[in-house]
Amino acid sequence: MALAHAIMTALIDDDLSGYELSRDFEASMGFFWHASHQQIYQELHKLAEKSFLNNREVSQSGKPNKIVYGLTKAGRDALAEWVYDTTKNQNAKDELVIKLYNLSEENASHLAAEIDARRQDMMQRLYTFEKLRVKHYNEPQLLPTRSKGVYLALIRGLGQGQQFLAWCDEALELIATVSGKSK
Amino acid sequence: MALAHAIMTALIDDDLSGYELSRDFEASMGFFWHASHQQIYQELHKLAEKSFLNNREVSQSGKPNKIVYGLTKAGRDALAEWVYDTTKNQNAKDELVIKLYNLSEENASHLAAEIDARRQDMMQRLYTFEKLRVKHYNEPQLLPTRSKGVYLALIRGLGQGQQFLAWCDEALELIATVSGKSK
DNA sequence: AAAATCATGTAATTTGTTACATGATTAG
DNA sequence: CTAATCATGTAACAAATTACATGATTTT
Repeated sequence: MALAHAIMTALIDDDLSGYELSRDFEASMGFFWHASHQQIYQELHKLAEKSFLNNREVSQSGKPNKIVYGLTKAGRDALAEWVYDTTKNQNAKDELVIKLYNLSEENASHLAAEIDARRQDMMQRLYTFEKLRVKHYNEPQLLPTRSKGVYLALIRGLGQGQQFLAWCDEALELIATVSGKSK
Repeated sequence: MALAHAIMTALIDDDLSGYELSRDFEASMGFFWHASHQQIYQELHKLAEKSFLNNREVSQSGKPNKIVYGLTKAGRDALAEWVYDTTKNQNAKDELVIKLYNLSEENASHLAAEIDARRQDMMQRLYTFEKLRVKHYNEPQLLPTRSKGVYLALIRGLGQGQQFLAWCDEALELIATVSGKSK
């Protein structure tokens, strides 16, 4: 049931269409939640049926019309209640690390390449997040309450990301010591 | 398909029963993968059917018999190949952070309590992992190749965990500045 | 003309969770 | 005698992924 609440959370400040959601979702909450557009569209329908969301069609010039969703009072209430539910998932699933348990002379260079690729993705993402932090969240104590929460999410992502970069460097260094038989 | 490979990875060195797997899994690879016993039993059956695993019943005195699974040659080969597949999921799903986006005067103390609880779980886990690192992985350069990979997984977990603890401290501090109306 | 982006969806399949079920043994 | 641990499973349901589908517009 958590995707529903993640979506509603994304709609607290702005009304968004499914397309916009699936685009922005990844950019803003991507560190903590991922969902495909198919999932998002289906969840939006369900939430609208429960009348946690309302929707209206917006015509756009030059682009197809979009269906924009917004939180209803009932949706806001449900979201506020949900915060008190017991939290379950700190759902860790990282294939790459499992692959590392299988490190060998043969696959070392492949794994190094995979780590390097992910390292670069992370650099990209961190750059965006860091800009955001500097611009809007430089004095966390002075922020309004809810923004403090958003700030904490932001630095959670940044911290995780920086830690990941440091780990990548160490990993690449150690893997380099594995006598790589070129395959 | 990744659970299958996580299970096979856990069986590289030791033959284990489903029960042992679901117990040890959490302890060793829990940072990177979680699976319930129901899932594990089902996956074991599937893997045995594909003959990636073999199994034998072991009688135990005083305890019910257990069915112990081991990797076959075919299983080892499939695992080795899988390492070259493109990696997808760095499946991040963290409800607690999503909840933080909903921080308010009212729920601040609840969220602080949740963070504190998770902080303590992590301390516990880190303690175990740190002992392991000191005992067996103090000189990573000298390890045999595969152990280097295991070491990298280990320090990935440790690094993540330590970063999490630091974040918890910062989060608790900031949330404390939210004027908590007692609810 | 082809490729990319905008925009929304359905269907089939695979994964994962929750609930239920059984039965023995050991520790308090 | 009660709870906990050992040990293995089935069934129903929810969530997520993959594949397929459509059609307009904008950029190369």
